[in-house]
Parts: sequence; C-alpha cells; structure tokens
Amino acid sequence: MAVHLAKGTRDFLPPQMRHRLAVMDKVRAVFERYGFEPLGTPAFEREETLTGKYGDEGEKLIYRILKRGEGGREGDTDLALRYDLTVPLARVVAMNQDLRLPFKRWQMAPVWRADRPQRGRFREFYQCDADIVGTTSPLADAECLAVCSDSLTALGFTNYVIHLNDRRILRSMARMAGAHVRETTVLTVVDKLDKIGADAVSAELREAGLDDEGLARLWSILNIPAGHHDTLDKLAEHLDDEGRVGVTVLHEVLDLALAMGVPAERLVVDPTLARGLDYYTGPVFETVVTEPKIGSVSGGGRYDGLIGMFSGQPIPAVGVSLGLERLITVMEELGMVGANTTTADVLVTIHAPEQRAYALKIAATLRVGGIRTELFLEDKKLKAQLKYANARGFRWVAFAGPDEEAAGAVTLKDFVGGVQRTVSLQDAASSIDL
RNA sequence: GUGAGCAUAGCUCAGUUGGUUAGAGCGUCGGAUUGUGGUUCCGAAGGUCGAGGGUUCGAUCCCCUCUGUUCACCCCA
Repeated sequence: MAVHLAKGTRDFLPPQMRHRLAVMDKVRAVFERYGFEPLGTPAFEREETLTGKYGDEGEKLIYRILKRGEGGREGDTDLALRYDLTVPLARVVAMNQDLRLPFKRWQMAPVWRADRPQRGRFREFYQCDADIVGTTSPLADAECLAVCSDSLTALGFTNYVIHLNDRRILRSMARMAGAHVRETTVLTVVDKLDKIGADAVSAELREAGLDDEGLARLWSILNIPAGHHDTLDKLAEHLDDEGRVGVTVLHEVLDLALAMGVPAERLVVDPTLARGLDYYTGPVFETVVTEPKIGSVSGGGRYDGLIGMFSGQPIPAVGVSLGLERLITVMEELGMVGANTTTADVLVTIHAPEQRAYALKIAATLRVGGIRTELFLEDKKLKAQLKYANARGFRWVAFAGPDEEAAGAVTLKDFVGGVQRTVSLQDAASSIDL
C-alpha cells in the first residue's frame, strides 16, 4: 500500500468531478455571456517565457523541466510548467499580431506552483481566466469586475467582496512613506495589516527604515476607510501626481462597474490591498469571501507592460482569474454542493440470460430516444440489480422478463414514487420524464 | 524556504499505564423460498497498528531516522 499521490495533487472521483464540471460550466456561461472566446495553450512553456514576469517570490515557485539527455543529467532546465494563464496569453498575443483587438479570451486550465500545500492551496490547480487585450479603456477593467461578480453570483455566492486598488496608488503610497525604503517592502508589510494588526505593521516598517514622519504619512493613508468615491477623494489628498492618476482611473472604473450591475456592497476601494505579481501596472483587485477564511477566491488587474516584454510592441491588457479549488473549498464548507447523482438516468436490467438480447434492444432504444441509459453488466438476481440501481442513485429501472418480451414491452420503475408501469418499447423513452 | 501537529481496516475513529486471538460505526460483498430497491435482521471478507532502526524477556504503544499528511508563516488562486 505504499502508493501515494504527488504532494499537492489530487484525484477527482466522479462525485467531485461532476461538481467541478458543473462549476466550470457556470463560470464559462458567464464568460461567454460577455463575449469572451476560448483559448488553449500548452501545459509547459519555454523557461524564458515565464521567468522575469512574476517577481522574486513567484519565480521561486515555477516548476522547471530538466533538459532531455546530457544537459538534464547536469541539472540544466529549458522548459517550465505554466505558473498562470496570463503570461501564456501574453505570449500568444505577441505571436499573433494579426489578432483583432480588443481580444477577449477565456481559459480554464490547470497551472502548477511548487508551493507548500495547505488548506485551499495545491501544487496543481485550475484557474478560470477572462482577459481583455488591446484596450486601455476603463470599460475593460470594469467588465472584468462585472464578470467576476456575475460568476460568483451564478455559483450562488452572496458573501463575497471585491477589493479594488491601483498599482499607482500603492507606489505613490510607498513613496510618500519614504523614498529611501523599497516600495515592495512597504507593500508587503502593509498587506499583512489585517493579519498582524496596526502595531506590528508599524514595528516592522520602522525596522525596515521608515522614520516617524513617513510612518505618520503612511498611516494617514491606510486609515482612510475602505469605501467608494469618498475613499478615493481622501486618497487624492495624500498622494503625489502618479497616485492621483490611479485615483482618477479608479473613480471611473468604480462608476462603470456599478453601472454594469456590480452590487455596490460587493465592491470596495481598499487602500491596503497589495498584489504581489510584478506585471500589474494599473487597477488591481482581489475577491474574498467573508465566511470561511481562505485567502482569495479570485484576483486580477491591469498589466499594460507584459505583452510588450515579448513583442516590443506595448499592448495593454486587463484580466480576472478565479481559483477553481478555492471556490469549491468554500462551496463545500458552506454546504453549497448539490446532491450526488449518477450520470445515467435509467438502469436496464438483464432479467435472465434468455432476455439479454431483448435488454440490449431496450437500452439501444432508450439511447436513441435521448435517455442516458446504463446496462447492468453482470449476471445477478433482479434484486441485486435493483439494489445496485438504488445505491448508485438511478431514478429509473427498466426491466423485461419473458412476458414483456413477448408483448414487445418494457416495465419502467420510478424510484421516486415507487410506482412502475409497463409500456410498449416505442413509448419507453417518452414515458421517462425526468 | 520556516515552524508545529498527526500517521491503527476502503472511510471516521476507539484501544493497550509495553504482555497471549487489535475493536466499533459506516462502506463493501453474501443471505433472509418462485420476477422487485430504499428500512430491518443474519453472516463474511478486510489490518506485518506508515517504513526502517533502537531500548526491552516482550513494542502498535517508549526513543531515533525517514516518508507521508495536516495546519500555520511566507506568498498566492
């Protein structure tokens, strides 16, 4: 029994797989409702495609693939598993400059990260992405927020909040705190605010080299309560020119998202939201659910410089990514998962070896009639076959003994009402109402 | 990369202050007369008590190492 899964990976048995597919179907329906088109890319990319895009922390988590042959034995790598779906998209856009812009694509696929697994975190997980390439219009940013909100609503979530900020606001904020301190240091510490509290944040920042004046300026910004335009107005008073550009853009994105139907209480401007990925340049956002505490279920933002890293031609883009397993973990905890049902609706029994040919005919007839039909594959008593049907969650059982066969009929039993009736073979499919 | 906990049947867990045949519930399989499920009853299969080493007359139980796993930090979906 020394058989194990690779760390951070999982099998999905039929009940889980059904649920995953149902979730993906709902999200995909939302993506397509907004006009996003499907895209597929390889599981692995050339190493240099992925490196230098995610920042130091992210880069460490990239799975690299050894070279085939001699180089591999020496530890050389030249390929890497995709870390997200955004960088591969940027590569696709750079390689297909005849794409008509704006290009809107969705993609749902596994990505891999060499992380230490824990609750809601895996080494292989699915991202559900929707991105808009080729426009700087804040309409695109707002649409990503709307898609995110609609997806969560479609899945039945009611307790999520999308936190919105802007990379330029964050940069400006760090600058106001003290130009001599590294921006990322400030943002990393600030990001921990809700976890470790204000005092600990101050202590860490002072340790990082912030003086009292800088700290005071920083806190006057961080203490601005999360909200809507009021938050942005106050932010503008404390930031420099670049920060105010971010503020202006967020005013617009916020208005547009609300106009697109994102509920006001599900969207909030949050000056403390920082995002780690290097490639973001403008608005950034992250969705958290208030009930089970489990990181974020979705994240995204604008990355106007990424595609240019591949093609030299700067092409703006913005996108949102939903984490499938995060969504599912939350849904499971909240009891949002539906009942477990079999794939087929009807089980056709084989009454006795003499009726086997007739049973096959029944199954074939039902299938032609569009009914999802499973045939019992073993030689067992009717009782055992019914037990099987019940245990597996079939709603209907079809059986035919010598009497039915002689009459060209079939008996259909509905487990729900416990009633059964015998109908002609032609009428069988239409007699099953689900 | 850092820290802590856990590891007994397919699953969830008991248990032995170290002592002859390690238990339960659920699940699985079979049975309760002739062509009928869910409930009930009866029965069966299934464990080298994570792996290796040590202490001991004797270890599933104590010690060490390893592996797996969970949770937290970092970071993130």
